[in-house]
Amino acid sequence: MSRQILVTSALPYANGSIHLGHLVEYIQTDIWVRFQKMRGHDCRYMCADDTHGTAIMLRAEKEGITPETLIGRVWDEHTRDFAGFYIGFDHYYSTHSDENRALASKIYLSLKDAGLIDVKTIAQLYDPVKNLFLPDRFIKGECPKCGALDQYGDNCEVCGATYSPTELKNPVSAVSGATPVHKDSEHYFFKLGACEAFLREWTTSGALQAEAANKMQEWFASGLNNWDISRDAPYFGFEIPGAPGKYFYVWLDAPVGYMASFAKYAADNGLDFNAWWGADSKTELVHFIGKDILYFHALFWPAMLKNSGHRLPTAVYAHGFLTVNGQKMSKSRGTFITAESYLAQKLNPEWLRYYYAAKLNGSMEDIDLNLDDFIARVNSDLVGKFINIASRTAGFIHKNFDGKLADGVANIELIGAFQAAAGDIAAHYEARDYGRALREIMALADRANQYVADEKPWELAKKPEAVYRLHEVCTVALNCFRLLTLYLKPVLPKLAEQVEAFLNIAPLAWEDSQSLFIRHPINEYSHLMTRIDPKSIEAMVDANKQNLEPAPAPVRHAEAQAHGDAKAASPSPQPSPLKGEGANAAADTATISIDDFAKIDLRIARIANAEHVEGADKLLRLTLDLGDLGTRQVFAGIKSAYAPETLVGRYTVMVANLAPRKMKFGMSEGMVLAASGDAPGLFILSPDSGAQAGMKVK
RNA sequence: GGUGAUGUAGCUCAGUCGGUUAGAGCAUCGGAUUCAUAAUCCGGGGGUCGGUGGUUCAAGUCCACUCAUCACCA
Repeated sequence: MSRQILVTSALPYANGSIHLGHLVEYIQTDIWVRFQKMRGHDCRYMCADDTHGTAIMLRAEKEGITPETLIGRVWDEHTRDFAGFYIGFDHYYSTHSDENRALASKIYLSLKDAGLIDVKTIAQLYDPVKNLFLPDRFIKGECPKCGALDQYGDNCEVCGATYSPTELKNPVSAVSGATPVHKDSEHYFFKLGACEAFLREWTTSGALQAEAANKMQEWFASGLNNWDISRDAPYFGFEIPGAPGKYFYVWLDAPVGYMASFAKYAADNGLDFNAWWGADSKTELVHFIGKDILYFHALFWPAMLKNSGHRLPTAVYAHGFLTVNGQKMSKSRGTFITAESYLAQKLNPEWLRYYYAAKLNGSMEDIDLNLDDFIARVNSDLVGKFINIASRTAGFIHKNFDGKLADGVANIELIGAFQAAAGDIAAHYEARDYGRALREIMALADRANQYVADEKPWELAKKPEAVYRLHEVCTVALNCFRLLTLYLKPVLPKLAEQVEAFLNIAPLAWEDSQSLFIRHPINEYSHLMTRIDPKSIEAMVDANKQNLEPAPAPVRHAEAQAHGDAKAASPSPQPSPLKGEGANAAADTATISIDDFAKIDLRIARIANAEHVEGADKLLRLTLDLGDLGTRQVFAGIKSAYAPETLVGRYTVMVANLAPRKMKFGMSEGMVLAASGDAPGLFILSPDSGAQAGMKVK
């Protein structure tokens, strides 16, 4: 029986690029959707950009453009990146749409009618220069517990204390640098606490993974707080009906974006919206999300749906985060890899799809992208095992049989085993245990290669009397190959397309797994997939290292505001960008703290030697004397401006604690400082006379 | 600090209700093979299942404690 399934992935925030961490979710979802479609189900995949909030507003302002222009540009980038990885949305919309405004307002009014909206006056920190209420992450100051400097408004990264931003000592607005003042404002609250009984029941009804349901119990145990769903102007978002100057908090209208995306799609495609979203809808509604936003999707969202006359999610599937080489993604290590940079290196997106699929198991555990393992795994499984089966047998079909498969095969035991696996593999896909599915598929690929090795078609080809057997063996092998392609198709849609063209067949559906592939003309084989060149992986990591400076890290809704009974998350698709380097960029601060500056160890260096580097156009090799700290070798890109001999004996300034970098010509153990502008010319710094080698610059 | 998870071969991971000698892929070593864009096949080596203690006829699996790592704490 055909199922009707509406599937969503979390909406990426329109304030940053898609990176490899995001892609875990979109690839996971896309595989599931493609699988359902292959099974003949009516499955629709909806998503959209999440476009509202203070962060978007401030970013647009900083760039000197309107928020609409900003989110339009980001939408283009996001859809381009997703298309590059073959994420097959049926519709990709924006939360800044008429449909979303209408639906968010309607849901709000339903909640209000149900008596679930409260209005309360609260005091918040306010930026008197920007005339703006400040979200927690846009306030910095000293931790009230330990006194650590430069901490955010919600918690201290030094001692781990959590507090309200009004408790911070010496608070500063990260937006303007002004000292915030306390100011009262009316806020609208959704009475989540009133929904507790319903939520307790729903969260244990089977819609959540066991581990997620567990997590819910913790939240119930600590009590459900009411949810602040309003923000004061100026704010980029939707104004609350009947509340001038008050806007929906971005997290209120973000999940409604799933609905709005579908509403637009339904209108364009003649679908009945209510059949999918009405309270008695018979369809399935499946949300794929990261574990960080479980709170929103397992509490607020179902409570909103329930109390506004809509159907509830059938399932909310949370996945873990991505680590790269066992560690959080890091800009300085070059492992904060954008989708764009991956594609720019001409890396095949299906390599990543395959690798992620091999690691995914339907749980909330983090998965690791180990780059060496990635190369080995893809090369071995995909090219060595799978593609190789076609590559090693198709030639015989062309050379000896005019490109046509045998009329039948005497022994179909092997093919039968392949066909029999369809049920198990399907069950694993359905359960999102792609790793297990792929293990089974690769075990089959091994059997196919063993079969070819046993039958030795290359020997049969030398014996005229074995010609019939040869035809049969290659036909069996290509049957295996076709079935492997079918089983891998949710993961490798593009490759499957190429194989369908090569085998000269209609697009493979799951039920085709039970048919025999004989008596059929196929096209000449041309290679279907190349191996990963480790050099391109290195190049990608390097490119992401150099990418450090301007791009603000993607931060999702960096504007949780804490005040007493209403604390909201500031979730991100990856935890990493919120902490450390990413967080600063989030607020787009023009200033850094003294602590930030102190991290850079600037030293006076005497240029003990300078020489040309053979084979380098721009570099000079400098030997720098740092007094007690010894000498360093540094490659500096200053050849165009200085002859080596003019440098020897001069004093300059270097960054002494820069991580050593391996360059083509050797290790570079630091960096000398030089000034340059748009015009040609390069000017290294010199200290005033009297400075000694090794002195600290501060 | 609280809560939850994870820890199994050099690497990435399986291991179902406690039940023979703990598995796979990659890597490595030896052999075979040449159809295949060095891709395949056969075989070998490699493990104190983080640690300690307990329950049991039997523990990677259950319990307690402990160490390490990670996440979440609205």
